[in-house]
Amino acid sequence: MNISQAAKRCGLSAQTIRYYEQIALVTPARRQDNGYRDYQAHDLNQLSFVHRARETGFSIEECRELLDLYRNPSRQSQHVHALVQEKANRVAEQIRRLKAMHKDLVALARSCQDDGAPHCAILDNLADHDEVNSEASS
Amino acid sequence: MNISQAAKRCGLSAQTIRYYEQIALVTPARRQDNGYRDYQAHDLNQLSFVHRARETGFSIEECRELLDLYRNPSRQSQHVHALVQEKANRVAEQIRRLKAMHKDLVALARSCQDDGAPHCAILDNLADHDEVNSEASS
DNA sequence: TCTTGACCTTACAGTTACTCTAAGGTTTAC
DNA sequence: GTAAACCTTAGAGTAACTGTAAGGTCAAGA
Repeated sequence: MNISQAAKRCGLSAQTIRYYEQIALVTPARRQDNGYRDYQAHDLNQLSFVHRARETGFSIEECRELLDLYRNPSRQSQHVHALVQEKANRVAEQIRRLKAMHKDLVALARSCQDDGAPHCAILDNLADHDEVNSEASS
Repeated sequence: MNISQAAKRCGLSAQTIRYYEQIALVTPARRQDNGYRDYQAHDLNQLSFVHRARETGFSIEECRELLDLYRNPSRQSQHVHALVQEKANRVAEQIRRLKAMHKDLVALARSCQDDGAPHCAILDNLADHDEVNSEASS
């Protein structure tokens, strides 16, 4: 199977697959006679694994660890558990931050009435939020 | 005021301030006789504005636009409104995705009992999710 | 006065995870 | 035969910084 077919199957782009091979994240695909990469079922499994892990928020280096554990028959489940737990905490924190950001943005959008007026409260809001211009000199 | 003082005041690092000057996001600070940058109140306002906008999730290029509008006396509020609205939508979408990811991660963490067993359901889960290995050939 | 440490300067390399481009070879369809 | 649609590699570009090297400046203390 050529790279573009493999890309479709695993949800990554062909460039990204080549990139993953280049940085030795995945094992290189064997080649056809013409030099084209040739993908087998187990290559697709590996690529799908990475795709899913990336989607789930793991960094490339974390994927590397997960793949090592995945390939290693004696999987150290407690290591994996810790990795996932920590990632879950980080995602929860990111959600909290984004929610605050979203609240700000909605408030901003509401404050600017889009009535063609020359003045926009959004910009004042961004400028004023942590007012700092009490004094300044060298 | 020296750069490190300014950095403390506006919430950015000194390197980041220099970087923003370098990419012409903010107007360059005037210099003292010794060549050191010298920050005034209005510089701090500008930097705080950018800091807040970045924190709110605007990209550098969006900050550039916002700063233009901020500096321009005839602010085009409808443009700003659209910018903020679109950003709010994108943040909402990102929150949705992160929530799904968090759900996955919690489920994963639960599925792996951290009991020192050689087998971990997390890895199976990551591998199986979009099963693709029906057939494969060149 | 000398020195030490904490500042400041520039320029440039490194980071993450790709994405794009150039320049060329191969395959497929008409 | 030829044009489109594939494939290859190498290398540059992206965002938004961060870190490092090599050096100049300043304030305080012995």
